[in-house]
Amino acid sequence: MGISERKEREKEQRKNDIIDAAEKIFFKKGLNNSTMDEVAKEAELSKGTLYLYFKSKEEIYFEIKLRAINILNRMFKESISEYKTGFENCFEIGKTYVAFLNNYSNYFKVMVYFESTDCKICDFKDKCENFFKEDNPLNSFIQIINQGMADGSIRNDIPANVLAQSLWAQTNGILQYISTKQKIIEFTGVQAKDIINSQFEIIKKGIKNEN
Amino acid sequence: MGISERKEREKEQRKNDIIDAAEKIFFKKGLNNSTMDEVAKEAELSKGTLYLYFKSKEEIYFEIKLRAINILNRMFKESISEYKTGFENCFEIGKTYVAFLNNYSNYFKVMVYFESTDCKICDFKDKCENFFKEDNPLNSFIQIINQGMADGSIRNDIPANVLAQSLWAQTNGILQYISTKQKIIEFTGVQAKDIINSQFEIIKKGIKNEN
DNA sequence: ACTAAAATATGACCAAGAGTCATATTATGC
DNA sequence: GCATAATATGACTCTTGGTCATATTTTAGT
Repeated sequence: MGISERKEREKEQRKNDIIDAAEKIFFKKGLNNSTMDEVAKEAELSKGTLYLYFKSKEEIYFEIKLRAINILNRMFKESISEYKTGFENCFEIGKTYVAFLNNYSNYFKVMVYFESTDCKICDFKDKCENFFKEDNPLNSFIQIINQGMADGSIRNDIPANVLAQSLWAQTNGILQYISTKQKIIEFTGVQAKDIINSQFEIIKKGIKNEN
Repeated sequence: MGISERKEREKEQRKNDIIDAAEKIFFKKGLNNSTMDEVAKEAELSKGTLYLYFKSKEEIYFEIKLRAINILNRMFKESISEYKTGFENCFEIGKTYVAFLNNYSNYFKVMVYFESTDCKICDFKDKCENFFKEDNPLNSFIQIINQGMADGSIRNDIPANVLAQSLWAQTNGILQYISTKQKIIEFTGVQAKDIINSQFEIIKKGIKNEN
């Protein structure tokens, strides 16, 4: 028994090592400009071995996305406080998401990638599609909106599920814009943080309970 | 003289024919699953000829994005009315953007692609980066926000440039979410249109002038 | 300690497909 | 009609994701 457990651990460790190596390469050169040979070299393994642990290049990239989501979710959970209202926690989460973009922009880019690319043959689609049933940032956020509706700090004429997804999607949009449209932002002579603050301003007015 | 003009026209026409063919193929199978040989066959040309008119596969895809943006911009301009307030026009544009997603979802996907993918060697980067100086949907939208601040229907404590980009990015986020996260939306038991309406609700409260 | 079987690792190899280029065809202008 | 320029072709190259027969290492039974 002890042996098969150890094997399992080692296998997990090996997978992690490969993802570590892939991260280094992909973050430096971008997914499209990185080759599996480079990843193999970085991981000090042969290319064939990579395919013993992962089905495809894209699946490794997906594993990086999972890391990203876990980091973000952990940050979310650390940022909320039971002593604050749902309304306040909501903006703590917002600020935290912005911090995530600033501190982990590479991870953010990976997340964005999977929002918009047609995966070739997504054999790991199940992983993709079942993910939302689990503990993830969006679910953490929905809970906060529920809290805010329960404590009366957030308007409750829109279902929590709907409001949460709407805010979530909006915020994703803002962060994606900030991270990909620096040139435009610069050209229009404004600051990224102003755009973010502006969104917070709008949402503050937009979701506060007025009763 | 007449001849070189005609040649120019024919060249333009040929380019368009190629983009037409590429659209058919790319829309049906997605960019990654389409080959240049397929595009060439659809265009009734040899592959080499394609490269006489475009630098790369991705550049053709980019041309499709330009079409998308032009369609969207035309729709925006048709949807606004000088007899409406900026506030009202702002939501006309929002509704139009939603209609664009519904009627031209393929074009929308192409637009999203370029928001999030590291182009391999963007030889057409100039085109990319200079685009925002021209007549485009975002600029049309900025004008409407300006109108609304001038006519007093939209709050003016945030610079128009900032507010416009913020709203623009948010809305992109919502539409992207709707178009890529159907599964999640379904799972949470809500309707896409509810999420959209919710965003409009939030923004209405968020940007109206309260003086 | 020895050995057969299982698990893991290797890298030469394959296939697909983007992009090129010498050659061929067609159009232009004299 | 002919020389030159413009346009078109498709066989070819080269990169790279993914495979597989072979080799090495580990495990477990005797």
